[in-house]
Amino acid sequence: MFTFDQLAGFIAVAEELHFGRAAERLQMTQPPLSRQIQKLERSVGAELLERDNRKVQLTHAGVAFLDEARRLLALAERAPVAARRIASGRSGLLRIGFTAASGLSILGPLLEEISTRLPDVDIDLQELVTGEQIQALQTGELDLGLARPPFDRDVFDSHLLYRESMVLAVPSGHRLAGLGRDIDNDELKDEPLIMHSPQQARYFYDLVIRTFPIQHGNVVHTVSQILTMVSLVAAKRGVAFVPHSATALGIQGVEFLPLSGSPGEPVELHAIWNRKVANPALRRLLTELDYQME
Amino acid sequence: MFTFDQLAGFIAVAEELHFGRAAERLQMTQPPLSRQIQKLERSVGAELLERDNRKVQLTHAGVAFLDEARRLLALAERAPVAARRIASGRSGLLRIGFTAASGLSILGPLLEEISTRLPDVDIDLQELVTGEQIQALQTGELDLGLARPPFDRDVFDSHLLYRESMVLAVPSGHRLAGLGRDIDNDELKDEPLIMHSPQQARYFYDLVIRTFPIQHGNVVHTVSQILTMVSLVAAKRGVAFVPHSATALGIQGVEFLPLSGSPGEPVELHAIWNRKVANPALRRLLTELDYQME
DNA sequence: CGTCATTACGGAATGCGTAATGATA
DNA sequence: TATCATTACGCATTCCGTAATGACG
Repeated sequence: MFTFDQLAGFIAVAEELHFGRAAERLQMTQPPLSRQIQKLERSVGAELLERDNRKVQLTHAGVAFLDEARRLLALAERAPVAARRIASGRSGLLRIGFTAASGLSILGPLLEEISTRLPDVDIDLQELVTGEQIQALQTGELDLGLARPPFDRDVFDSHLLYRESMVLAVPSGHRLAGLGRDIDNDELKDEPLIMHSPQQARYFYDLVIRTFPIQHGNVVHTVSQILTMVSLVAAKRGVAFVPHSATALGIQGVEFLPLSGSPGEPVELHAIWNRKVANPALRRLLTELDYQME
Repeated sequence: MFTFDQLAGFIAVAEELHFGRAAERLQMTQPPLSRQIQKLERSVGAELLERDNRKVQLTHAGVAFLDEARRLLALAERAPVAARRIASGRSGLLRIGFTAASGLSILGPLLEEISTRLPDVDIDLQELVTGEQIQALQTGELDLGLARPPFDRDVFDSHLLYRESMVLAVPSGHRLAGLGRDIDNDELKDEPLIMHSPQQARYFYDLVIRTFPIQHGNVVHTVSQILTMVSLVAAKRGVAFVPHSATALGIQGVEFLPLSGSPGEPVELHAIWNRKVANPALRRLLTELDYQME
C-alpha cells in the first residue's frame, strides 16, 4: 500500500510537472521525491508520469489517479476535523427524554438554548415518563432527561430546572369554580378524584398524598399522564391535582384553581444525567449551561 | 498525518473491540498495534477508543472516524484498480475521426467491434475530412482516424479497412441510366460534371483525374462532401464520380452506374494513427484488432 | 556543458517483535 | 492470579539528505 506522503508527492509533481519545483514546494530534495513516485507507481501497478528526461508528463492512468489522490488527501484532511468536533461536543447527537408535562413548560426554551449554543448538535427527543427515562439513562440510550425526583444520586447528577405550584383542575361550572379564592383542603373531601398512578407517576402520587388528605374512596380513576387527567376532568369525571403548567394544555371545559393547602411551588422538574457522561455533546452542554458537574 | 496501516489497525480494533484478536487478524503482535492506535489518536487529535483495561469501546468521535477510515481505505484500494484499467487500455477514452463517406460503410461495424472488445472504453466521434484528421492526430486531439491516403508514413501507421469501387451518380431518367451495362469513359465527355475539391477532397480529386479523362470545361460545381455531390446530382445539375458506399445515402432521384473505365476497387479507406501512440486504449485496440504495429 | 531525473551511500528515524510492567476483576 | 493493554528495549527496515551518475539538448 502507498502512503499519504507519496500521494502528496505525486500531486505536487503532477501540478508542477517538474520534480525540482515540486520538491521545493514540499520542502524536501529531489531524490526522495523521485523515489516516492517510483514506489507509488510500483504499488499502484501503473506508470503515472512519463519523464523523458527533459519534461514530465502525466500518463492517462496518471490523470485518473491524480483525481483519486486528490480526493483521498482531501478526505484524510477532513476526517480528523469531524472527529475532533464530535469529541469536543460541538457536533454530534444528544438524545433527550422529557415527560409530557415538561413538554409544556421548559422543553421549548431549553431546545432553543441548545440550538443557539450548539448549532451543529442534532437532538433526538423522546417523550417518556420519569421511570422510563431513568432506565434509558442507565443503559445509555438517553443522554439527558427532564424528569421528576426521586432518582439515585450516586448514579445521576441533576440540575433543578423549574418549580411550579400545584393547582386543582375542575370542570367548567363546577361549584368550586369562580369563587375567586384559594380552595381549602376540607372543601375537597367529598369530590370524586382523578388520581395519579402510584407506579408510573410516583412523584405526583407521593406529592399529592403528602400534601392533601385524600379519601381513597373518592378516587374514580388512576392515570399516569397529565393530559389524560385533564381530559377526564373536562369530561366531568371528577377533579384532579395537576401542575400549573397543565393550564397551557388549552383544553376546553376545564378551570384551574389555586390551592391553599399547597403553598409555594412544590412541583420540581430536573434535568438529570448519568454521572459517567459518555457523550461529549452532553459534557459540552452541561458546561455551557453551567449545570455544574463535579 | 496518519498512515493507512494505522487506519487498518483502528478498523480492526473497532470491529473486534479487542487488541489481541485485532492484532491476530492483522498478523501482528499487540504492542505495535497498540502504538499504532496511539499515534493515530494523536494525529487525529481525539480519543477514538476508550480502553478501561478490561474492555475496549469506541468513543463517539471513534464511531464517526471509523466511518471515515473505512471510506478512506476503500477509496485507496479502488484507486489503483481504475489507474491500472486505464493503463492497460481496458477503459478510457478513444477519440475517433471519420470522413462523411466512411460513416456510411465501415464506421458502424467498427464501433460495434470496439464496444464488444473494449466495453469500458468511451468513444468520442468527430466527422472530419482527411486533412483535418491528420492535423488532429498530430496534435494529439484525435487517437484514430478513418481517412483516405496519402499521409506521412513516418508519422502515421495505418491499416487498410475497406476498398470499394467508383460509380457514376446520375439523375433518374438520365440518358445513361437503365442501359444495364458499364459506362465507358467516352460516353461522359460532354456531361456536366460535379467535381471534388482539389484541396479538401484531394484523394478523390486525384483518383478521378488519374482514372478518367476529365474535360475541365464540363465542371459545373466543385464540392468537398459526397453528400453535397449526390444532392446536386439529384437536382439534375450534372453527374458525379462517387464511391460505391454513396449508394447507401438513400437520396431519391439518383441512380448509380458502374464504370468500365474504373476497374476493381480503387477507393481505399484506412485506419490511421500517430506512430507514437500515447493512449493505452488505442494501443489495446490495435492489438485486439490485429492492426499490427511494429 | 547545463539541466534535470535517477542511482549510490551513510546516518537518523520509524516500526516491528520479545520481554517486562501495570492495571483490573 | 489471569487477562489484557501498555511501556521498555534491541534490531531490522525505511527514508531522508548529500554526493555521484546518467541522459538529453
